Amino acid sequence: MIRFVEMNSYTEENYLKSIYHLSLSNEESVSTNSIAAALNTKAASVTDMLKKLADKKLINYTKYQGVTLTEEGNGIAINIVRKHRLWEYFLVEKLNFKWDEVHELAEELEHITSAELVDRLDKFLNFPKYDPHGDPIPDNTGRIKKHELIPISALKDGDKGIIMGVREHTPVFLQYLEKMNLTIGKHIQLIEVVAFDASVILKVNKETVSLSRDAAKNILVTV
Amino acid sequence: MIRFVEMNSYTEENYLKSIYHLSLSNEESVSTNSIAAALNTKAASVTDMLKKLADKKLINYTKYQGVTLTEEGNGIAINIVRKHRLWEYFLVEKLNFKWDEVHELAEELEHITSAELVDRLDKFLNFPKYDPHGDPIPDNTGRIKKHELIPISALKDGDKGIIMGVREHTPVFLQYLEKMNLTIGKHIQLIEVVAFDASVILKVNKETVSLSRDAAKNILVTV
DNA sequence: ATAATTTTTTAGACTTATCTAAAAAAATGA
DNA sequence: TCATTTTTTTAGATAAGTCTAAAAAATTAT
Ligand SMILES: [Mn+2]
Ligand SMILES: [Mn+2]
Ligand SMILES: [Mn+2]
Ligand SMILES: [Mn+2]
Repeated sequence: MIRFVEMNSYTEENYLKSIYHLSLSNEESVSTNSIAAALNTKAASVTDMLKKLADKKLINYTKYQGVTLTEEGNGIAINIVRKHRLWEYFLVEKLNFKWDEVHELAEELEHITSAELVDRLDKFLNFPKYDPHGDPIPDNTGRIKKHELIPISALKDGDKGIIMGVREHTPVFLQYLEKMNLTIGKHIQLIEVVAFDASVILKVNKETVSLSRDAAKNILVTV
Repeated sequence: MIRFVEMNSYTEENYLKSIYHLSLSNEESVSTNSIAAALNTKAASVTDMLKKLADKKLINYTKYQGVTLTEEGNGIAINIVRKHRLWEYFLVEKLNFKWDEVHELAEELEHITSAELVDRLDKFLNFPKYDPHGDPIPDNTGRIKKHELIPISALKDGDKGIIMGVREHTPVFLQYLEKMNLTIGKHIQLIEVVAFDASVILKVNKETVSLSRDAAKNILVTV
């Protein structure tokens, strides 16, 4: 007797992944409009897909109420995130891509289905814990090793920290950080929060750099 | 002024690849039915797609006449073959998959679009010339290094050869070869073609093995 | 040369994922 | 509370890719 593995389309996977990411920042249920914005599509399209995902019991959905992932939907989403981050790690560590070049590629690679492939890739890469942007890579049981990170904007004068992640993944931001030497692993010390515009002045490698509050909010450190 | 890159769907790519492979064995133009058989679809579906590919000038198509690839269609097909074989090589050499396990995975990976990724993968793998089944890997200009191979079934008593490829890529056949020690690089000598059923007896590693004519036709050697 | 068979194309339908425009529900606010 | 605004859903279309059944063309056999 053959057991059918529930297959989800590329598109369904992207919806689940978006709902997953949106839940992390929202805590509440995720709205139709926020999904539409994340996936660059229209609210009407989202509603259609939500009905389908609800039929498949991957999300909890009641009209006008927004959605949450079911246990199963969550598992699928985490698996896609795992693949995304492992491929990003591979691209940077083995193929020498830069950290600002890998996200789009991983958006495609994350949909390759074989679980065996992912696990072998994981082993080949030596079971990395974090991706090139500092985001945790779920293990093959879906467990995620979160670390407690705070944005530079929350530091006080004199506080030291090590850069461990970023909140914003656009190439333009990552390239900017690269140029400012503010990459993963760098030790920084906050010198001063400027009263005028809440921009910050900090030390990296003995150099003094200035960052807008907006940039500071998107760089995560351990203290 | 932005230059648009002609994008082809996953499905279109598979049609082009099939037409490419079928042209190699056919020499003549490729028939609707043969494409349908290769892609496990129906002739009516093939006709629909042929019209579309012809509109895009990727194939030469006149009703009832079969098709050939245009220069451009051929280039796209070869690029997919390049990706397929490079990924197969990666899976075997880096992730330790067996040669009978990689084809299906490569069927997915070959559709990842980035040319930059393929070239970096090629470099990472040290520009391999042949895939795990002995098939030549096109370089990034589309050039293919073909070697002159003949099937074991064409050898005469006493002829020696080195296994360089296979014509049949099904897991069951590859697993059988593995068990018989008839893998790429092995030196063999044909002892006798049995008159009764044209099966062959040959030596590999000092051992004597017997192969059906059908198997012998699907193993390729250099003499 | 005509009939029978095979191959290929057309016609019409279905599925998935998308869209715009309009209707309905929920939230906001005076 | 009742009107206005915002959010979400429904209705109806469209495009890609597939299918079955039927028609047309090409091939083969008598
Ligand atoms: Mn990413
Ligand atoms: Mn990342
Ligand atoms: Mn293959
Ligand atoms: Mn191969």
